[in-house]
Amino acid sequence: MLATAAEVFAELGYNATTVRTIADRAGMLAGSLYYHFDSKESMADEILSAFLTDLWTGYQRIEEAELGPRETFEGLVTESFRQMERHRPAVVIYQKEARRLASQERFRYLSDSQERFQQLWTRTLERGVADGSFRSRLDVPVAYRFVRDTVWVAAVWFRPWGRKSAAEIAEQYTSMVLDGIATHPVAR
Amino acid sequence: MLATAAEVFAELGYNATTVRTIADRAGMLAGSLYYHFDSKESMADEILSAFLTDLWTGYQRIEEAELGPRETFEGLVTESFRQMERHRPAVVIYQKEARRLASQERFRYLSDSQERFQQLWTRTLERGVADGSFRSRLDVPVAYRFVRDTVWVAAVWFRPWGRKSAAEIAEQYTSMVLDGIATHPVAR
Amino acid sequence: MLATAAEVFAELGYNATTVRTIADRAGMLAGSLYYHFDSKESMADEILSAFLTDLWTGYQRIEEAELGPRETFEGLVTESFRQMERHRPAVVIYQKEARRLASQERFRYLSDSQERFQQLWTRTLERGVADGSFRSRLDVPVAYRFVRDTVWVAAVWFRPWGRKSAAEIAEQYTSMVLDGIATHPVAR
Amino acid sequence: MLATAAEVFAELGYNATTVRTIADRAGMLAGSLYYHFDSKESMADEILSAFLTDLWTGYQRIEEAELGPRETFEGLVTESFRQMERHRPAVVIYQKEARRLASQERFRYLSDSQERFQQLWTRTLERGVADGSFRSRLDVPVAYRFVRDTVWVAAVWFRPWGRKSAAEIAEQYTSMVLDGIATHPVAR
DNA sequence: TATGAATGAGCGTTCATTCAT
DNA sequence: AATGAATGAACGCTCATTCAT
Repeated sequence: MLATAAEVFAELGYNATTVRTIADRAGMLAGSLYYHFDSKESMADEILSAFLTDLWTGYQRIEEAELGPRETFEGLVTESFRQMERHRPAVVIYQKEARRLASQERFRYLSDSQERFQQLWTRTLERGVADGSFRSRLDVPVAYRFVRDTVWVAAVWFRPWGRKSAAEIAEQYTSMVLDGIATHPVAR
Repeated sequence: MLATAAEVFAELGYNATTVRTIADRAGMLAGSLYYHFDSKESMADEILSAFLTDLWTGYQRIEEAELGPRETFEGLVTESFRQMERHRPAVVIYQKEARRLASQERFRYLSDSQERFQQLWTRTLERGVADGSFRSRLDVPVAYRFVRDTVWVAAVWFRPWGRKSAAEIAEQYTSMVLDGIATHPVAR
Repeated sequence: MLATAAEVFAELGYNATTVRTIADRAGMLAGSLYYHFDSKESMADEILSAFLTDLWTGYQRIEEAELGPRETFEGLVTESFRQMERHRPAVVIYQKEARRLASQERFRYLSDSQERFQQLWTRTLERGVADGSFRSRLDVPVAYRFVRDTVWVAAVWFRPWGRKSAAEIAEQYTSMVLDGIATHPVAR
Repeated sequence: MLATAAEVFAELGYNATTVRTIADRAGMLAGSLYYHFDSKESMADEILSAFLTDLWTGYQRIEEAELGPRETFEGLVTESFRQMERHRPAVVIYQKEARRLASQERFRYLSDSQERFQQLWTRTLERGVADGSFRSRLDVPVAYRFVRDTVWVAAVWFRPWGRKSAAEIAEQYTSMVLDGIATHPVAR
């Protein structure tokens, strides 16, 4: 039922989704949802926190592996797509609604996650610049945003049941971001 | 006043924005807005169509210049960031709401634009693959989505009044997407 | 301009008529009407009181002529249709809105007129019953309503500029009401 | 609850009636009405279509009886007053609002009914003229309007719970319209 | 005289939520 | 567990009215 709610939120947007719509799809009446959930907000809460918990569990494994910057980079992107496969609707909701929701105390963990995310990526990029894996003239704050958006925005069109698996997409993304789409790029 | 509405839409989302909020910010009462606009929807309409008109005017100049694929690519990205500078809130609205709005007849031009956009980019990428500017093994549909999202999603955090100009950001983006962020990339 | 207002009120109904519509038809903006009138209500007021003044002037001439009941009857019906010719929109408004408006102090004269009207007709009918002009078993209160409605409701479809003049219609109505539409009626 | 709405519509007019007034009278809040009805308009719809359905069921019985013109006339008037007894508020609404509502597709059946009504009465009057039951010089279109309005407008003052039953009023109306209110009428 | 811009009350409607059953 | 009926706050919008120009 939470899965149903997540799909509807992802499809229509949180605000545009009525509890009636969720209830319809779950085969019950709007009032009946309240036996299972405190509120519409708490549905979003459960959906998002389940996703972020899984995501950080995955990320932690990578951090603990203490790989080089490029391998960490690849690991993080791959893990992100893997989670997108499991939690696609949650990712879409996160993408669209996190900013708005984060202003509420109850969704504080969204901002916290955002911050951890930024630190993790920034550290990885900086390590890469330091050890020569990444370009020396890389503007890390801009590159961070670039990578972050680039990965997550894919959730909007990515369909795990489509022709390409998460791993394939991840591989393509990694290659594009790391090596670019042009030929003969000059090392800088 | 349209600018005010655009900012609020971008900040809170179209659905979450009430006409009272817009009116507050514009220093008037909700009813007064209706002297200037037919409806909330028509505000979004004017905002989005003004943006898309300007955008396509810019793109057309680039198309007509008949540049090589790489230069066209750079031109399109640069033009996109330039328009983002003028129409930042409109871009955010487009980003978040286009899918939902496009289902209405009045916003048909959103889908039309989307399609033109896809053709323009796809053609450019294919030309680049054909003439060797871009990697031969490039998955064009995936790369198209990658570039499209990557550029526009920047509107969410991009602030023209920030430290970096649109041209600077565009240059960094182009370089990241074309040449990658890693060093010594292998040509494929 | 009052004529314009009257036409619109008659056509659309008082409530459904906006001052904007009246202003449009008068070739000005809504606000400009207020240079000429205190309020929408006062327009209705002027329209209705002008009509009733004329009507009672006409009726008074008939009363003063001291005719027999049948001739009085004919005179009142004819005068009513004559006024309908001059004040058609006002009659329609009266017909549709009098009941609602009459509850307001400012429209007290509507109820007053209604009452005078009832007395005038009732007296005429009773005189006719007394002197044998009208049927002895006539239920005067019911007949009063019958005649009253019968005459005024015609304003809704009556068009002075149509094929039939007010005098012709009045003649037909009088004959129908007095003598009936059937043949060989039995005197009672 | 539909009955409550009908009474308020009849009393105040459709436009002047607010859903809050209806809700007040029904002992609930405005929003609660929408659990039972789609819209204010659909309330009017249900009220009017229920009335017209009953009315035409009654009329059909009379048509199928294949009576003479005078008996058909009496039957139709009597049936009309009978329906007025059951659907008085609906009749008032019909009387006042049909013209305005009929312009909407959803109320198309109002115009349809109007037309059937006209045909039915016109046919009856013409049959009466043809077989000598009604006056040979009768202006059928005018007489039709006369009868139509005369009957239905009674709904405004008619109270079934008053001193007179629908059947009594119908009998008086029939006699007035067929035979007139004057004595010694000349057959024409 | 007329305009343009605004006001503010109120309208029909929606929707998350409650609660007795 | 679920329903059916209701609540009440808020929403987009309308409109009679005001008023400086």
